[in-house]
Amino acid sequence: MARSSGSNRITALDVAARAGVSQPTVSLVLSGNPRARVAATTRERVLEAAKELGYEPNLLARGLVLRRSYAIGLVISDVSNPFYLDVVRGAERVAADKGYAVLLCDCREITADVHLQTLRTRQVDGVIIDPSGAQSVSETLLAESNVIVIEEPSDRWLWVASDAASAGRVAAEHLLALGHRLIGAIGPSAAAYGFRARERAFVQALRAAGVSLPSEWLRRAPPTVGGGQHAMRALLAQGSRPTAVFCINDLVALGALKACLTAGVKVPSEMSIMGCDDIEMARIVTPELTSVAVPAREIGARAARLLLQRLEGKSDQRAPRPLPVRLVVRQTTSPPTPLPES
Amino acid sequence: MARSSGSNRITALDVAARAGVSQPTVSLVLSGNPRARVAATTRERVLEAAKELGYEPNLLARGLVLRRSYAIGLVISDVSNPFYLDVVRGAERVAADKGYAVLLCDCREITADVHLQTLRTRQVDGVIIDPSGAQSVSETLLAESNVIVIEEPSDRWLWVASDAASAGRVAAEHLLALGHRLIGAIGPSAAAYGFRARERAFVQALRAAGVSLPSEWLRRAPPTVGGGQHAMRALLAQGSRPTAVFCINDLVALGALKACLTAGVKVPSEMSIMGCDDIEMARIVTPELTSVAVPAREIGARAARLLLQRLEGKSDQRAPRPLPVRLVVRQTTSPPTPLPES
DNA sequence: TTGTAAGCGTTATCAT
DNA sequence: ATGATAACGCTTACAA
Repeated sequence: MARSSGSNRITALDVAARAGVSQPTVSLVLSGNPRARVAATTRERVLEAAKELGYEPNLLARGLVLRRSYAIGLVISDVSNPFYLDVVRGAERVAADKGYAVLLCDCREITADVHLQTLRTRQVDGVIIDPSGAQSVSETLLAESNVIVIEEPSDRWLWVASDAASAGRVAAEHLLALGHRLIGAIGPSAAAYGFRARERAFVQALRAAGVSLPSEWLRRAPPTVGGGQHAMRALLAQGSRPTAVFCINDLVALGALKACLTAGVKVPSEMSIMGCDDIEMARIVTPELTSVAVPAREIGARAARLLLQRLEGKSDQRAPRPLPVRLVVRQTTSPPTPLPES
Repeated sequence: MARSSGSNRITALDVAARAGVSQPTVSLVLSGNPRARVAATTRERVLEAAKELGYEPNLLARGLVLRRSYAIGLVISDVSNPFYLDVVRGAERVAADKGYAVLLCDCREITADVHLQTLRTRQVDGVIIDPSGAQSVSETLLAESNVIVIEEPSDRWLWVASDAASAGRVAAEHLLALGHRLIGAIGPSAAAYGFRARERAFVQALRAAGVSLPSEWLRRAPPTVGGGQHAMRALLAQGSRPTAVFCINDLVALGALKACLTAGVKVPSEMSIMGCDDIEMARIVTPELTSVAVPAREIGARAARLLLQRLEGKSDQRAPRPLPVRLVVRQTTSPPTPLPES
């Protein structure tokens, strides 16, 4: 009597017993193996038995023999940034469609290395990681081959990223077109994160127009609301101030906006503010935030597709290309108000 | 020669070979089993061999024999709601500390049932689910025993929730104390979600003070920014309007605020707005949102702790108690401005 | 076409 | 104190 062997869970063996076939036959039928040549009548019996018993395959067991878990890891420095949350959604969707689970790892309280270690013991088939994680694990990545880095292009790894240079340039051009010449910027210190290209392109575009960005108007701050708020406060406390600032992302811009409104500085008439990413909140604050839209979900989706393709062996050899960004003009930018003394 | 059998990954067998012991001994040493009585010298050798080889145990294999995956599922209707994101963080933290992984499932594109099904095949040891998921899977939950429902108390399941009744009452008392008598509310239709208690307590507290909430000032809307925006627009378009509204959560309140500012209705002087949850954005919009703080992270953390306790067998039999909430007065509420004609 | 046998990398139950 | 040996539930040759 090989009926459910003491345990409660229904296994392929139970199905086999009920269908009157051997266990491997059940596996053959249910695994959807294309070259599984089983008689139509047996297949029928197996499927019926499986349904009647409510059979659910055990992915752990399958993973053990196939030497893969059909799960991928997503290592993100800070999921409370809505931009990355959208990346996660995009990746999750693609993964789910292909039968992969996603293990989400937030690095605010546990380092990327530790997460990667855990993911390895869980036998994840691959990992998608953001710039901050990517730089903190370095060489380990080379060993673990199936890694896709988002928003940080490099020929040392596979990547999916938006066109950061365009983002910076487009922002600069917008402010210049409005007539601004006194321009500042807020972003994290250059070494960190993948924001360098945005900032560099921004500064270059200004310079190309004969506008320089004095160092006292280039404020360093963490890429968060608090960081933006703090930086803008410092900027306002200075003797001279710009008529516009470009913030490295929308969170910073939201913070900068808050600081201005709190200090009674009118936006945009006294201070124009631009963000980058175009998160949902950009449309919800008042005045609405001018930003550069970055296709977060698409980035996540592509990263997942690229990763899964590699896992399936069909590695697409086309050269990677950055995803286009788009200026979104709203209410926090306008022409500068002429200074009284000018 | 039992050296790494063709594959690349280092197994306990490899470690055993190197340490000159049997494979089960390696397992005994490394699994941290308290009653593993191995000689100090062998233990030493095994640990050293494991480190030298960079051995990483295979959790899939372990899960197969232990009949558990050391992973839990988190089924959330909409992770882009910052409140639930904090719940996730709380749960994730606790889970990680105990060596459990978290499988995050967002129900916006895949239903809770499907997610639950997937989670089962992945052998998750338990699931934390939110109200909207809980009501959509019903009886399946009873079968799958290890489920904790958040924000939806019931004696049909284990739960962790905030004190929704207090939240509603506190909100009402605040508006009443400011002198409001013409009061409205915005929330999802009663059948859905776990917001019922908040709203009921709010209405009851008003009634206890002799204030009624006319049905045309009780607007139904999805619990999102868009929902709040739409509902407030409709409210403003009516002939008569309240001087204050209570929104079922902060997203709705953010939308309502946006609608008022867009329509030129001054907040709080012409319209007081209250939210609930106290998400980070409440402090970032201008004017800052008055809200009722709900301990989201703590809810997530407790849910995870409760779940893991059950999994470890030590089921805490204390009656569950709702977590306290706290009024947070900011800038969107003030005494009503007397109407011109009164 | 289907059943038999082997093995994935662990843990657990025995002997020794 | 340690080493065989047998699971765990599945997939995949290889026989029949």
